[in-house]
Amino acid sequence: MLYIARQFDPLSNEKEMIESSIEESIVLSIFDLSNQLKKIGDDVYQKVGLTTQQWLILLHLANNPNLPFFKREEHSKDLMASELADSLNVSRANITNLINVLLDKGLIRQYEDKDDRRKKRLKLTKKGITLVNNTQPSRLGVINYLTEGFNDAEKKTFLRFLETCMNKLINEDDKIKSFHKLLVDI
Amino acid sequence: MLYIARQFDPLSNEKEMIESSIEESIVLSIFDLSNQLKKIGDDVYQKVGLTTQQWLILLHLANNPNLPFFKREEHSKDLMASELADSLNVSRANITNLINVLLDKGLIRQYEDKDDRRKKRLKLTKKGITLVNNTQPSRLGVINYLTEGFNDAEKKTFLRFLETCMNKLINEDDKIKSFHKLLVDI
DNA sequence: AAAAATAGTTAATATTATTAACTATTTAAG
DNA sequence: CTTAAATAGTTAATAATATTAACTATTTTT
Repeated sequence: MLYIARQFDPLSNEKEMIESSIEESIVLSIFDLSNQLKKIGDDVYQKVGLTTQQWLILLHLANNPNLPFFKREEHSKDLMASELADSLNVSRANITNLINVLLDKGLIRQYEDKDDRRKKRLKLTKKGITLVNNTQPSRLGVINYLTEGFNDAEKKTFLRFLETCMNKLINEDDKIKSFHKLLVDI
Repeated sequence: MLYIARQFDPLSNEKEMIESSIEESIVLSIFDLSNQLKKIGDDVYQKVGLTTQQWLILLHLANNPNLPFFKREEHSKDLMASELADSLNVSRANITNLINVLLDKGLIRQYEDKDDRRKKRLKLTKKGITLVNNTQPSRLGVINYLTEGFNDAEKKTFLRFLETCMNKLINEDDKIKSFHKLLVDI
């Protein structure tokens, strides 16, 4: 059980407990939209025998400049597993599994870093490059269809919004966690 | 293997294969942000012994008006499992499991619909209502922090963008699927 | 009255992910 | 310069999250 300084009376009218809020609507919509997009992605990528996560790895190795990861930091060398784990926000062990699938399918290859023998760097094979290129029109078709009807200024506002939120989440982690402390166990 | 009318030469320069595009940046950022938010949510909700999915069910049963589901359609009666499955975009079997956990914890209760005996409707218990109310300040704290620094017009543009995308995904499913047909097996 | 659709459940299983323990290597500290 | 700490990757065991298929019960449609 929990206790916090209370904003609402829990015994009040059970129906309209929660207020309309544009901010909460935004956050819940982002969740919902991402979910839907993932489902659509899964449908497409399973036609080529991949999951959305595996697909995202290919996009990283294709140096897709639209990935938030590449906007956050420059990468001159080929990526390694731990960087993918960072970007996808999952464990390294999980990345190992995903990579093994892609290696088996001959879509990527792995080579040892000469300067640091702990590291293994990843690269698309020709087959992997072809796959990325061949699926690109379908991907961009959906994306452009979704975003059409908005002008450039609106799209920029939108992207700035997303990136500002991300920065807050990543750089001001402490601040976010301080909100959680509003939850105190009894 | 796949074949499509080719946009890029797969043998060309391996580095800058993919162009910068604000539209693709938006979609990839939405993914990323949703991911981060989910991780944060998982951290908070696991303190109260719930997963993000279970939490979302509670938000539905609290009739949170900010949920996209309630913006899409009015609901006068209490929700049933299949409606939750619709909203969360998962199978009914999955919802059964999630609901059983919440029933065990005494956060929700289930009653049979008098008019249609196939249906079981769901309701928060007092304990469930208290939990929702007690966690609300923490949730809203994070949400308001994330969205501060943008004015109301920008927030509205942003929300309209998200909702327009969702509508396209839901109502114009055929159109989306037609893009996938750009992928043709050899 | 029969057939189809809807709601929910169960069982078996797939997937996706995690943690913990381990090796190998590099970097930092005393 | 040698020990301790940090980093990269892997493996094994397991948790969580989800799915499909088959089933019952009920309602709706034809």
